[in-house]
Amino acid sequence: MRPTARDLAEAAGVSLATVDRVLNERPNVSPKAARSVAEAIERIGFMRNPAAVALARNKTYRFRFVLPTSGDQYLAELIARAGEATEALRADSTDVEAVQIAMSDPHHVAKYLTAIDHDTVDGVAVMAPESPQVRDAMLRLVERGVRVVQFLSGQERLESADYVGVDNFAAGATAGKITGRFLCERPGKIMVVAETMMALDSIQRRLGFDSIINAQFPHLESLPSLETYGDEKRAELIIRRTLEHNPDTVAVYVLSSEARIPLTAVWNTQGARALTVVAHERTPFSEQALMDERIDAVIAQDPGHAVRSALRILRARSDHREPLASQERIRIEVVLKENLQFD
Amino acid sequence: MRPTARDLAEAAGVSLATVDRVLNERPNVSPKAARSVAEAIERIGFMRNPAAVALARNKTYRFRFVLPTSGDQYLAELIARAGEATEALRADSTDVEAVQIAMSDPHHVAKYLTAIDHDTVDGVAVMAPESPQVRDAMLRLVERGVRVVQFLSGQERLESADYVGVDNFAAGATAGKITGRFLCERPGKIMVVAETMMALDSIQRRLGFDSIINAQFPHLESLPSLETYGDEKRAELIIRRTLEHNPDTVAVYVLSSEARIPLTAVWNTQGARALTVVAHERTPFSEQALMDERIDAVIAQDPGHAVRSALRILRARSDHREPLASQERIRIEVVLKENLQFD
DNA sequence: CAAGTTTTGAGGTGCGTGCCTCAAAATTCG
DNA sequence: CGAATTTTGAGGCACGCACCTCAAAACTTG
Repeated sequence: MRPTARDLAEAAGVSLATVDRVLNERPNVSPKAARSVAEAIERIGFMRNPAAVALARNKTYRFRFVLPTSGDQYLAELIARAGEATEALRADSTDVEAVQIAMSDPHHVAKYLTAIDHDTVDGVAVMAPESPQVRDAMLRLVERGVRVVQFLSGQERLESADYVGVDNFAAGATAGKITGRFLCERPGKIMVVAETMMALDSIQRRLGFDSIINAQFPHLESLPSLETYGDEKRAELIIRRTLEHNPDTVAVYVLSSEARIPLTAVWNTQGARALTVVAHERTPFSEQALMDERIDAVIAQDPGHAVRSALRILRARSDHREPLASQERIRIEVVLKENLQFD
Repeated sequence: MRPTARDLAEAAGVSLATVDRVLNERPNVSPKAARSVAEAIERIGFMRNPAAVALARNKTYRFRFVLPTSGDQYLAELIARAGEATEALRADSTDVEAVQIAMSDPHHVAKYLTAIDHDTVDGVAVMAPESPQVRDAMLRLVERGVRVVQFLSGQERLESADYVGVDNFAAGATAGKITGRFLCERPGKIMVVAETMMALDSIQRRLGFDSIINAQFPHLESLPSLETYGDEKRAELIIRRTLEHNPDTVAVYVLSSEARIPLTAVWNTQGARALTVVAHERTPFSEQALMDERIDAVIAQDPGHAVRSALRILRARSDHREPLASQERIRIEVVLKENLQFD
């Protein structure tokens, strides 16, 4: 039989109460007792029964996703996955909620985060653009004992928080490689479109993309990033102008998560030109466009996996456990029409 | 507070004993009582506390991976991941073991499976080539109450078992698309190498591959499949001969999980020819070859994910729960040098 | 209606741990 | 050395459910 705490007490030559003090890091334990318990744990291979712990603690975990208000299909996907997780974890005494707040003003975001209390929420996964205020607010959250995950966002990585998301430089490099190889030594220009280049993730993707294009495809030139600011009219305008000024454009790379607005603008204005198109994230829009062969490849990070990963990490941290790094790495997926599978 | 079984009994107007009978499907429950409990469950939103269930049952789950003896690096990877899972699940009263048996003789495999007993093992994940004997043995296992997962193998899908692995037709199609597009309208032949074409997964990959090549890249011709039978000498011989007879070979597609032997043979004999190379599965060999740009792309299914998925499914089935399909779909990954990330 | 059968309820124990109290023992300090 | 402090042990209750027993109640059948 698997050893219990009682067996451990016996093996360590101490009482159950002392074992309890050691296991739960309560005060008033002599170094000697602590050592003999630690030694006995190794010797008999004791492990706490997680089910019994969960039952005895009878604690409800409360986690929160803090997401932007503005967004499109990928955001909707994230919210849907968070909803799924809420359902799936209900049985495990885990409350998951997703809130949306305006991300335009860093002070507002910081204020929201600062208002989060340790006895309201055990952990938050924050998807917000880089800003000193927000970074600061997150650090203070951690100090107050709230677990924090930097979620799919282009923030400077914090030491004291976990990150869930892909390496955006590598994601951009992957997009660059696919674009370059799919273009088949055809020279020309690549139009690069973003919602905004203020976000760190956009910058990193761009750097990764350019690093590959410059090093491996010198016959290609990537144009300066266009910023749509999520505005259809503006997108249409700047994209039309860019295509007109660069008749030798052979490819489009959309490095934001939301490709619908920029690509719709491209297709409205490109005329008969056949462009190689690479975008980010699987959404109903990008899936359909892959099917129709209007997008050649999508570089994606699975939102369902991201949501579950963030929750597993928050749960592990709340239990003072180390998350399993190997399981939580989000892969950079390359999605073509051929491996576009539905459930 | 979250409703307990006691609350449920009260809400349903029955005793705790009757609630217990309904929840655990014990006999001697009148249809009327069953209905009123079911109704009360809906009404008050009752869910069993999984921790309490696990504790009360105090059951140890025993799952087993049945893997081939013969294999190379991908097999080693699978075994390593199974070992990791064993560690990770030890705390959860779940014993995971991986055994290796010779797969060459279907009768031997069938005999092994038939010897598995419900009170020794709760579930098995079987990676074995297609054969009527094995299929039959698996069916009988299910009948005896042992949960079965068809694991990463080219077997005909069973109704009564779960499958973990990618859609091999789509995986082959993805390989075909990458090969075709990376070749850039260059005409020529594609050498297709397999360990054996006896396995259903190889056949499906081949079909998927050809479907794309034929439809989208008519200037390419895929040669008949070469079978190495895992033999280095034989591989070297048939590959050399094929390359000599087909000087216009422009690409190599290795559709088995283990690419080391065939690709080493290719590189030993190809001379100065630059070939586009696509293979399956991430292994130390294929990773290194991607880094060195000797392989252009790898089509992969994550072995760690596969192992964990199989175990989650076996666990869910053992608890008479439905696994979450969305989480268990294994993605067809496209791995390039650029998105070849290490932990 | 009586005898048999099925259904129900009351109640208890145990799973392994967390958390609490209180008293006894050991240690430290002046 | 005595007093104050720290450490330890014994014991018990709770968490929510599974599983068991036994007797009472409700039905069924001849």
